[in-house]
Amino acid sequence: MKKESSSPTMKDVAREAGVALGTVSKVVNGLPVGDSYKIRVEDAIQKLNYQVNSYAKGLKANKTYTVAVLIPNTIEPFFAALAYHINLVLMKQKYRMLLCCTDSDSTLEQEYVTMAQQNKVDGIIGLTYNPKLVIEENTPFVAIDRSIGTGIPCVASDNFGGGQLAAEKLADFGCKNVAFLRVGSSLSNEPNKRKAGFENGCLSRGLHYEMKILDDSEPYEEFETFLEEHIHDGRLSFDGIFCVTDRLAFSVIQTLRRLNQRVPEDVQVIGYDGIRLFGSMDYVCSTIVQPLPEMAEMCVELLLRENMKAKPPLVCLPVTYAYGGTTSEQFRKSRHP
Amino acid sequence: MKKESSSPTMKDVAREAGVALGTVSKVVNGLPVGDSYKIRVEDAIQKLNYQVNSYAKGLKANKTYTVAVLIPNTIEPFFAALAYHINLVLMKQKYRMLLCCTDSDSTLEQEYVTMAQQNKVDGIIGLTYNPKLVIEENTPFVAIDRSIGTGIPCVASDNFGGGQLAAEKLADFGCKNVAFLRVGSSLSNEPNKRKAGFENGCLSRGLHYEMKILDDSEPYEEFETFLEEHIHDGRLSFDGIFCVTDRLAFSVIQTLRRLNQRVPEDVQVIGYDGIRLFGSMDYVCSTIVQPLPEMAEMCVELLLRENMKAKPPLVCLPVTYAYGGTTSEQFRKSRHP
DNA sequence: ATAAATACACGAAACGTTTCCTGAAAATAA
DNA sequence: TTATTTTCAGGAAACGTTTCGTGTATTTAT
Repeated sequence: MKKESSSPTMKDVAREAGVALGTVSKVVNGLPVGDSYKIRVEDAIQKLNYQVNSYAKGLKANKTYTVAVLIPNTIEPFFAALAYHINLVLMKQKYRMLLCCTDSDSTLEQEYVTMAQQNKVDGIIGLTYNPKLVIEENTPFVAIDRSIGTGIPCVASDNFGGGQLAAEKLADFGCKNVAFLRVGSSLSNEPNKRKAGFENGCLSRGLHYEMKILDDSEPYEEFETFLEEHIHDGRLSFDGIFCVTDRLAFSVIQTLRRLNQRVPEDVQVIGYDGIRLFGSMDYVCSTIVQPLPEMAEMCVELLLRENMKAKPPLVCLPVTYAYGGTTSEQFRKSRHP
Repeated sequence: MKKESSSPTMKDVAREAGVALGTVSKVVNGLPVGDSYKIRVEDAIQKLNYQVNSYAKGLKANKTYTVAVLIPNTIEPFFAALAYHINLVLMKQKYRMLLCCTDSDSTLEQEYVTMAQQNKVDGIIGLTYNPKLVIEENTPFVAIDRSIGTGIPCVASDNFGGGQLAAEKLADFGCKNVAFLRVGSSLSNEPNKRKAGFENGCLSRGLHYEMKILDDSEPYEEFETFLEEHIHDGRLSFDGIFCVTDRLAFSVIQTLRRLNQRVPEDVQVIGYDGIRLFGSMDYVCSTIVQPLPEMAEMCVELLLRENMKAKPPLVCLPVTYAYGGTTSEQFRKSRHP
């Protein structure tokens, strides 16, 4: 009886079982040990309710089975879903998730990266827009959804293909005159690809299109003004709209209804991401679905891959279209019965 | 040059600066040290890009500045918002968040608690429905939203008061005939309080009310059946509905619209939680708002409070009503101009 | 029955910190 | 100038593991 309150250590277990320290370590780690010893140690562990101290373990092993995940927040459904799927994959591999919400603040992001390194996490998965993030080279880093260049691998959905798919769907559903709506810095690569893919799709299907791109500082209300300007005699000149995210689509749909435009009868709307409110219910809108489970799987796989050099700079995973009530699919139905 | 790849240690810094190990430690921890030494050490830290190894630190200090947060998932907005606010508070106090998604699986919950103890987190904040969770007494634990009894402090919103407030609001807005809808185990204390408060409010305001409570295993569709049974000649016999969560309210509102009932003209709906989709936009429905920032603050405060014995068993924080488009407030407006 | 080979528990050293005791140098008092 | 006190850097010990060289006990071969 030396220290009443603190937890028992291997030394205590060894004393209780009447064996050497190293023997306890072997039993705990499943290494071969004589049966009689093993039983005695296991009994002692039971009796003392021993639990390994993972700090001591981490100190020796320099490996922690912890991965830091950097996302802006958990409030926006897309980020929340991302965290959820990454957590599932990590859990399956017996890893833990240190969740870091950055609010897209680059100072905070840098702080978290430093912290993660101090905490000796085994790697970092980050969704960040900050291209001048300094990352120690001994900490593996995988970017998700947004590439941050400089030799850091990135896992994203096929943004170009997704944009193209949106255009094709709108064409399939009978649209002639469409718009692309977007918020956020034009420096972000991935949204640019959505735009490029959409343009490409519009051109190849002969759709007339317009673009409206807002800076982060401008309020969503600007879209209302934009749309209002395109209403003549109560009719909107667009019959299809592709929004860069479901979040934006959600807001635009409300705006359209406020402007007495029916969705999808007067104007069809497609978003991007594949958000389902409350997790298990319908899609917010018709949308291009990002393959989150596969993206999470790929991130973790890349992150923990032994051969550091064999990491591709960009992995694009295929997207799919999903109906969410804001498109009219009669055209498709008649074409593909 | 001994180990090329691994990070520099305090010993390396001490050698570089030509001082003792303990001196480096003091500089790193801001303890008083002679100026000339301090400068030399700081230069060496810069030069070697030294970072403390928090595993060694944790091993000595038995303190980690990490808190485990157990929630079912990050997909449902309420849990996501909770995690977000807890993270904010922890961050402010220089703590990190180890996020554990349990899917409400009691085996997983127990695993995470054990893991958290091994990881020597400084405490656990848990949203769990599992009353037979085994928690080591040297790990502080605070329950949030749901009490799990057995001497573990719990931070929740004023569920009874919230239920009552919902009844009062419905009465204020002219309802005569209301319903309470709920899913989930009737063993959960907090939802029971919402129900009790609502009943109490109905009685004191002379509202006629009915209850429909579903087990977790029964699908939401049962509510549709229930509501359909209360429609005669196209008119629903309820003019007000209180749903135990916004999530349920969201679903019920869709059902009502499907049944050709207008919300709020024919029937008003109030939810509970205060969910805002996409973080910063409107409420999903008129709702009783849980004070998440205050709840998070209180959780962390209790968790880290020195005097373990001075923890109250239950902290109820006040709720507020918020308009979210599914109530008609004319009555109130005329009464309180 | 003896010698050689094998198996395996033992226990010390090391991981990178913090802390505390020691002792030398500086400052004060006589 | 010498004696006493104060200050503060130095360095060893400890935290709880893992790992590896050592030595004893058992097995196999002769």
